[in-house]
Amino acid sequence: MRIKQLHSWDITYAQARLLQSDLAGMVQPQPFNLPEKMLAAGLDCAFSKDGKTVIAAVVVLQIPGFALIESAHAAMEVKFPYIPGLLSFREIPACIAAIEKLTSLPDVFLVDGQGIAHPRRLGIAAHLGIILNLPTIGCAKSRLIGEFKEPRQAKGSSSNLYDKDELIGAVLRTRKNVKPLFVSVGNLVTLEDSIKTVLTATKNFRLPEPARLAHQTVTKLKTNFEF
DNA sequence: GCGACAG
DNA sequence: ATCTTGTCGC
Repeated sequence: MRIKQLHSWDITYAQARLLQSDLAGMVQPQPFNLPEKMLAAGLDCAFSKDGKTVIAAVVVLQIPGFALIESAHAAMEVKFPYIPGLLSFREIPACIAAIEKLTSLPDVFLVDGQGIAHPRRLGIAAHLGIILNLPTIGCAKSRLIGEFKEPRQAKGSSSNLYDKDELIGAVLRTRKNVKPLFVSVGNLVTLEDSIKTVLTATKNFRLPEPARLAHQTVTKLKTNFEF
């Protein structure tokens, strides 16, 4: 699939923050009626140990069933440092390069990072969702901002994530007695549908299967960029 | 000024 | 994210 270039990636930190506030206004928390049969994509990135190369991988699975439909990856030079709140400017370019190699069109993307549970409401999942104009969900392994009460230990239980009085996401237990996932709307989905989708795409591990396989893929590919 | 801080 | 071995618990 081909992707439109919405803006430049060669910008200052101040410009990046302004751009985030601007793009955040384009996010649409709209109902996403999970199809009986859907293609769920997982996205993740890894870095060569010298910190100069980013490797992104996309894995598309059919849900239910978890059948592998296809996967693609791309590597490129790192051009932006890691700064809390500006993660998307570091990882999205490589993600787009990988997604452009796909021949199928996923119904939804599960992204490793926050959706709108972000200071300016534009975490990597939301940013990517605006660029793709497709449903995206933020699946972060830890908190960036917000307060919450620990969800119960049972699989499937969740609690709300708030920034002041604003509901920005959910803390979801995807596996019994295991650290919860921070789920938030990326684009074109509601928080409720995001939670349902994540649980539906989760098998026996903390991360939903598409994201877990994407992580597994980049971890292996990373090896080729060492020595 | 101090502490927090996705990957 | 990355650097790293074994180890405790379900």
